[in-house]
Amino acid sequence: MPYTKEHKQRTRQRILKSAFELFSRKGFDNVSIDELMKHAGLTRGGFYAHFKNKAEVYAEAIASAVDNSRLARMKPDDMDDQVWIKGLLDSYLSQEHIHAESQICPLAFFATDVAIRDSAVRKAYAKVYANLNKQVAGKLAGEKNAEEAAFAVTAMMIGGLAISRVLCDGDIVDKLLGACRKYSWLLLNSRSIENLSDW
Amino acid sequence: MPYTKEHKQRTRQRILKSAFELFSRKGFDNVSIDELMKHAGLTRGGFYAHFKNKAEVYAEAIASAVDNSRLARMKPDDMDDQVWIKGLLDSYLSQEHIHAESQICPLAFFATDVAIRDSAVRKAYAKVYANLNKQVAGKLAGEKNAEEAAFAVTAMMIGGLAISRVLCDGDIVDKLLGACRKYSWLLLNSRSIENLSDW
DNA sequence: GTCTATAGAAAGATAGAC
DNA sequence: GTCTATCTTTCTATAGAC
Repeated sequence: MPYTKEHKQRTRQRILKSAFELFSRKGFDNVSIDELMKHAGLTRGGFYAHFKNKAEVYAEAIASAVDNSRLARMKPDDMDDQVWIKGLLDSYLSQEHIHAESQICPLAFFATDVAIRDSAVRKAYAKVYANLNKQVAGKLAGEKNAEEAAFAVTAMMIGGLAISRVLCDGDIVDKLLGACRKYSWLLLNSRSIENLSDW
Repeated sequence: MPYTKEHKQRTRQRILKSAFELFSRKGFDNVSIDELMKHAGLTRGGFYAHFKNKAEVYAEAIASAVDNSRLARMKPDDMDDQVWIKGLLDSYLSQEHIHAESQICPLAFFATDVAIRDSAVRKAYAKVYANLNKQVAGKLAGEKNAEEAAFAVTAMMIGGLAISRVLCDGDIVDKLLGACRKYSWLLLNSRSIENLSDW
């Protein structure tokens, strides 16, 4: 047997990494399987030994993001929650994230692209999204409405980043990212917000 | 002259409306010109009498959203600012908006799709975005940091709606939309937030 | 201005060699 | 498992009739 299971797994991971990078930059339809495989150092035909079709590799690329995320990297359990969240916001809502080639958040980069795909793809997205919310809400454990606040904060993070990618004007992007960092932080820390909740 | 200028303008508007609806549902690459024109009650070839190419109709469809938006519809100048913003949030962050066929916000539905297009398309998007921010900030006139708060709120609105479109689970969508409505409203109304701004 | 017909290019997926 | 070759479909854009 000339090819071992480990070899196949490594190849598969190479394809997935390649897929994630290309899809996040160009969207589902503007990445051909030829391009995808070349980027991974392989050729077209070999693709189908690993994936049923293009939609499958797309879904798996999104799912794999959980393991390779900014979140996963900075998860020492002894780290102070406040420090962790501040670090996440600064890293997530940054110009660097917009132009990065890896460690990209698919929730922001794939959002509208995923909305028009089949349910397998959308479920992969939903799973990554649930994970992010859980992480953020977990850092608010004990707070009233931790889950609700997490929904609001992650929506602002994802929305802010997605819009920043579109805008060409760097000054506006800086303002937008700064505003999102500031107000997400405030939302997460303002106990007084609960007192204002009168609707 | 068998075709008047008015006739051409009406046809053009029909194509634009058709384009906006289809692009918002299916994305740039999954709408063919054939489909677009059929949806407008015309045939393929006539398209090029109105638009240079597909990218142009896409940019113009986004730009045209300013005139047909939820924003534009509810803009009586004598309306109370609080009432106006509350109405905007309720209408924008709703299940109805997700499944609507018109009056859709391209900022949420086109976000990642626009990010990978050329600068003409992105400028059209940026213009609609600037308009929304201006409207929201305008309702906060006199407040300190009105512009900054508007950036944060619109990011949450756009992000919340974009994510909601992806998720299949209606209960989670309800929670997400509800959280975004609640916390955007709080951000817009909490003067005390400025006192907490210690970073 | 709008139609039909078609040229030309691109990409998803399969077949079969090694 | 990976390669090259190819079938097939789809789509943008143009040409030319009315």
